[in-house]
Amino acid sequence: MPRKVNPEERKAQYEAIKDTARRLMHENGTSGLSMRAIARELGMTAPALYYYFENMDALITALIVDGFNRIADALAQTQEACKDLHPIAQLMEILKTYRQWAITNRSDFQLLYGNPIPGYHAPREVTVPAVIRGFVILTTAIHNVLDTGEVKVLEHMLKLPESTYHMQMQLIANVNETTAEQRDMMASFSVESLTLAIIGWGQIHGLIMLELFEHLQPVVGDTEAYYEQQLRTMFINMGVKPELLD
Amino acid sequence: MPRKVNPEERKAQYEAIKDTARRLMHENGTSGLSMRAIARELGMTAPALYYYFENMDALITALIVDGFNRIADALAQTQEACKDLHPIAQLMEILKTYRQWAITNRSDFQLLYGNPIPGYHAPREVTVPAVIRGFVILTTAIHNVLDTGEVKVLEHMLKLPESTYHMQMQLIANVNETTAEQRDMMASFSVESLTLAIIGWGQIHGLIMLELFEHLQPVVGDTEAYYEQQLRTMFINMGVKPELLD
DNA sequence: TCGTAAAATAAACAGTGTTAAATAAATAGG
DNA sequence: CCTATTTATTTAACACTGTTTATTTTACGA
Repeated sequence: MPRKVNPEERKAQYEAIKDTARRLMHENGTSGLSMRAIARELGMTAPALYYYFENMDALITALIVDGFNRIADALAQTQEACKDLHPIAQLMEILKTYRQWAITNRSDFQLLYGNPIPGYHAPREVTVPAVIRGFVILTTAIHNVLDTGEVKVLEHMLKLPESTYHMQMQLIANVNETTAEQRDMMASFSVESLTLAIIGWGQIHGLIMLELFEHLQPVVGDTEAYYEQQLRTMFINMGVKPELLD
Repeated sequence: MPRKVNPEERKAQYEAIKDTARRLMHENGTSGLSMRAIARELGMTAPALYYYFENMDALITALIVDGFNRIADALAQTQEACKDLHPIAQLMEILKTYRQWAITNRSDFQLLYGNPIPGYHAPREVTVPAVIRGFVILTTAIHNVLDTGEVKVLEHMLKLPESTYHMQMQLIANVNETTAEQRDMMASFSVESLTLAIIGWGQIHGLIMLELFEHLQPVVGDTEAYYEQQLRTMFINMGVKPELLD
């Protein structure tokens, strides 16, 4: 007796809502994100959206998970496209892709790493697994660099704070929230790779966030050139010989 | 014929509004910032606020300018308190203070360097001079470190991108937006000091932003220890001999 | 054709920033 | 003292927002 439900149509509408949300965010800034505006754009009424998303937070969470996955996709694509390059060049390209994605998808990146929607807080259990995907790609690239044996990591880079074991435990705890595949991948990495990945991630992030919020350009001018120069500096600081960077 | 106006009372009300705004933000997150809530808290009606601030953006801008000045105050205070320490220790303390302020005044820092209020964008002509104040203190501390002659900056740190002159011009252009005193101060700094200040600012920022938005703790555990360790690493990378850090 | 379930809607509530007009309060000059 | 004027505030309203409830449309299976 029940009406035969069409899962594809439902899925399509689901995606259409997210796409419209992304477009509105991209066009009008994160402030353009509003349930009523999305509904208007789709030619329906606002309450209809609540059939697909419990509330606005649920929609945002979905956008965030998509965002992390799209970053991971972009990184994976670069990894694939550069697999014949020297591992150092590969890593460089991946890090460039990371920034490029952030610049191209400003509002999405703000959604991921800022807090542009007041009152919203992303639930970790759903975002962390999505973050890890990209993190694994980054760490793999670093792992491959170290594997060449051409790079000698300066020991002071690896000296971790007193709470080293805390950090390691936290890391493992987080990985437990992800899939078995990712857990295995993470477990295969050396402490060196993981440590460098985290350090690099932290450094890169500052520049990207500053650029996104328009604080970097007025100070350094050409942000892209500055970013790439900082990457080279970081590589050298981590033990890459300068001649390997040209 | 005009009613004798009491500038003090007006100023007091002006400050009371900002204080209430800050308190609400601190208590309920940046989402707690609402004209009507502020008015409620002050026992008045919302439109009355518009006699003091043209609109919400103007209020936020005022909070931002205050924030940058309060950061500068905190840095200046640390500088004063540590003036008898070794310049390297002074710089270290100033950088610690910077993070400490951000952690203690989370919502304010988010207001300064994030974009928590959708649709709002700070006008540079009013924020930049306020930013420069803190930047001058930081650069002075670096200048003093280099002045000891004990630190030999590794040359690869100073290698700027192709657009070096662009960057320098941008910097000068920005300084022109500030007071004559600050302009003189900035002009007295060496390129080395300025460059290291910018690089350090960018690196520090990533960690602080990540911590503020709860992305760092799950990855490194003790964020304070991690931050301080990263500062040491940065110092060493910039040419400080490890033995000078203990 | 009819019942049922899915999907959308209309109407309403409580909240928001903001504006326009009306009002209260206080002071200065006559 | 009284009145005109400026300051400060309020009332009422507008156009939004997210969300809930109840109602209606829609489309399929039996």
